Amino acid sequence: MSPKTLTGAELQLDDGPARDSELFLVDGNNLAYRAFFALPEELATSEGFSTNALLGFTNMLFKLLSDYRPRGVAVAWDTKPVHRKEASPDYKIDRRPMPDLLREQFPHFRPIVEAFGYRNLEFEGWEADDVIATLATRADEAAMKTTVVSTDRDAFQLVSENVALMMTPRGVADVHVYTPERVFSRYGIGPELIPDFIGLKGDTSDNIPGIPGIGDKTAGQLLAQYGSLEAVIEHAAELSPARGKAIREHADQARFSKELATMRRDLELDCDPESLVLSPPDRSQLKEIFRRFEFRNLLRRVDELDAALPSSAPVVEGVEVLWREAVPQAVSGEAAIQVVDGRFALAQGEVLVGEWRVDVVRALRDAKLVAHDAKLLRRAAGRGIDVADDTLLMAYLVDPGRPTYVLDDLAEERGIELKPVPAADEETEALVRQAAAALRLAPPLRDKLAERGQDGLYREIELPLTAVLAEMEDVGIRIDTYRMGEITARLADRVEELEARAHELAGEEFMLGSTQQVARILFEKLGLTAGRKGKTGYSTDTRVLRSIRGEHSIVEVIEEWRELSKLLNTYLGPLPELIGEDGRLHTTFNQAVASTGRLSTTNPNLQSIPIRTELGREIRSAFVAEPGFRLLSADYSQVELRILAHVSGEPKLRDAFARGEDIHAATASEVLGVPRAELTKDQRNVAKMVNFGIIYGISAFGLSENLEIPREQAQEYIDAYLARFPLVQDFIQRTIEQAMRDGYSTTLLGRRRPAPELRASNRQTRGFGERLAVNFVMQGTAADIIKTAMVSIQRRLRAEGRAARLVLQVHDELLLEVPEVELSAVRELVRAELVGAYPLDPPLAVDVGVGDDWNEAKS
DNA sequence: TCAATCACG
DNA sequence: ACGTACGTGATTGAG
Repeated sequence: MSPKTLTGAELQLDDGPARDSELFLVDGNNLAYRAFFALPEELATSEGFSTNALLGFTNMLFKLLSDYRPRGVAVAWDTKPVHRKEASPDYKIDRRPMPDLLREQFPHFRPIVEAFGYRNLEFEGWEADDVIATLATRADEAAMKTTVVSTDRDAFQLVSENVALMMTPRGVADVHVYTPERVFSRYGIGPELIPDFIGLKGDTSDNIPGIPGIGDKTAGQLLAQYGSLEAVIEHAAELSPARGKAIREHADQARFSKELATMRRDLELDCDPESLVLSPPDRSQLKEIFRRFEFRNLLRRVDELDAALPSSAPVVEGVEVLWREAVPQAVSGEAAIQVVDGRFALAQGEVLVGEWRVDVVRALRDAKLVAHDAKLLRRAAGRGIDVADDTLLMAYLVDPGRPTYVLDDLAEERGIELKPVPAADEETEALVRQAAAALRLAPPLRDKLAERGQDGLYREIELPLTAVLAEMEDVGIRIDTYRMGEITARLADRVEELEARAHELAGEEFMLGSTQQVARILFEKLGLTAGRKGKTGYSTDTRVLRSIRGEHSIVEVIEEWRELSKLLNTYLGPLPELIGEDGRLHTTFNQAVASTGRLSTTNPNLQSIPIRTELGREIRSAFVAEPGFRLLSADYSQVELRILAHVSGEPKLRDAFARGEDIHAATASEVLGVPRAELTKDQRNVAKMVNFGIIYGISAFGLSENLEIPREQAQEYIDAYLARFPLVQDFIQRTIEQAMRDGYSTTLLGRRRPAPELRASNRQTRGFGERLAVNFVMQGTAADIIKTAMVSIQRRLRAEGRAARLVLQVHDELLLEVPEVELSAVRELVRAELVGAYPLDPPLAVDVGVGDDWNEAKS
């Protein structure tokens, strides 16, 4: 690597991406050389044996275990000794022979690797970097978080969403970790263009010639502009005469260099990255080695390694012996895994029952795994894990109205009796019992879904969605904390002002946050007009306040205080606290909460980020894209009304959509009998509210409340609507009748929601049931559709090798973070998958926007 | 723990 | 003569 000046951006590089790496792949020869040249040759034992390379190398191996706690570390070695390279036709021929002082140390590297419990890898005829490239590619495909340790610039091409590159720019002391974004910000191109980059620029340390006069900057620029080496050569004529000439003259050279720089990723190695699990370090062996080479510091620190190991072996008596090799082979049928707080229990039949280490769980490849919350298992044990069934999702699809899906409850309800598990402690007992419960719950739930024809919904949508959501949670969304801080400071001051002003106007101090105290001040002390009342007294909500705004100046103060303190307490205050070390916010998607099939998010709830007010949009603009990326927001236009048009078959509604009309205006014109050109804003708003009402399950009272009009008038609007859209009326009636008959209502994709309220004797309850049944068809179908799209979008992004990623779902909107170079392709991909998720008539429609922040992407 | 309020779709 | 718009989650004060 050329020693280059560090830019500000690079100084901020940290090892974040390596933190959660499951696997480290180390280029042994590269690290040995690196250590040898970085440390002084004077480092030697008292007998004069040089140990500089060994020490640097060992320090790095030590660091990997103690700092990163990986599941596996493998060190790959060249099989042909590097100093015999002269015989090879390889271009990298005139590499200098290995210095004697390094050669002396060479036989000792492999034993050190073994003492750490790491794996040495040698494959006859292959160089270390090609072995690493192949394994990194396999690990990537298995969604295994991997870090490649090498200083070879070629290795940049391996970087992907799952694979990071760790470099040691100065010696071996400090490390830089590269992600695709960081490769991008350094070179202006993505990892996939690195071979083209080296073809253009050459690599002096590997003796690969490039095109004269082209350095880092130019090479990156040219590739960003034209997209590939070939394209640069093709467009050579458009460049400056001198540069164009240089490129033309050295084109073949550059092509050859690119080929040299392209790592082989498809070697037929008999080695599965999953199998590179580390053994516990052999402490006595390590101590012996450290003593022999007089590594006093390391000797003192050997005990630290204990703390770095994954949790201990299984605790259930009698099965410990199975823990590493035996279990993965033994478990070949169906097995269930329960995970709680990072602890794993496994149950199979009645034989293998116990608590297991995460690495054992990950190695279970031959089993058909059942989980109760596959997303959680995927996040805890690695997203690549193959989950065959999820009892949580199955139970949710069977009965989406339950408040919780606790395994013990589900088992008990189905009369599944579990034998007591002999275990060391109560927690383990519970864990194991739950795993056993999941195992026994799976078959009847599967049968139930099959019987109801919900197999497709489950296997094609909900189950694959767990992997998509797991990744979205891991990825998170970037927050501009500076922008957030600015807004916070501004609002905090203003809130204090308002508080003081309110107290002054009230003539006493009171808690603005207490609705009861506010009611007392407004309606008792100041005698303002009281409105509706609830269980605890008169309401002081937004609408009440708005209606008495003119009566006293304190009202507006309270209104503003409400808005600001809400934003402050719900968003500006808490969100920065929840930002992870990666500078990003990681929400949790709940897939089994909403009875309509929608997702929900918690901790934080990123589905309720403000947008409706100016101040709210400012907060939204603090949700930003990583440098080199942009945010892409794609949202369905009027999905629920389109679904209504589809399921009702109402021609007027269908036609309005087909013609691409403003649906609320079209409704207003139809219902109120006003020509389109003469519609007022108010009239359109009435229609908009009526449309909402139809989706929600209309009632005259609800509409009158919302529009603040007399109930009679609301009833007239509803009657007029249903008269003008008779097929909608039919649909509503049909849906209710069917739900009364069947006891549930159904979406287009077969999701069901029970409607027991319809059989209640209480009229109010029945009315509620009717609205639920009708609303479910639209809200639930919309949920089915966007989930379908999420799964297919994720699949295509992966298949096309894109770095673009889904970051959020907000019911009818998807938010993606997309590298600039992928923007136009991904934009079309996302649009196509959203529109094509279901063949509606009228068809689905999607709006797409792009920006540096979320607010911009939506406008 | 509940009710009220309000952020989102 | 009732008393209702559909679905979420977070915060706050009251009891």
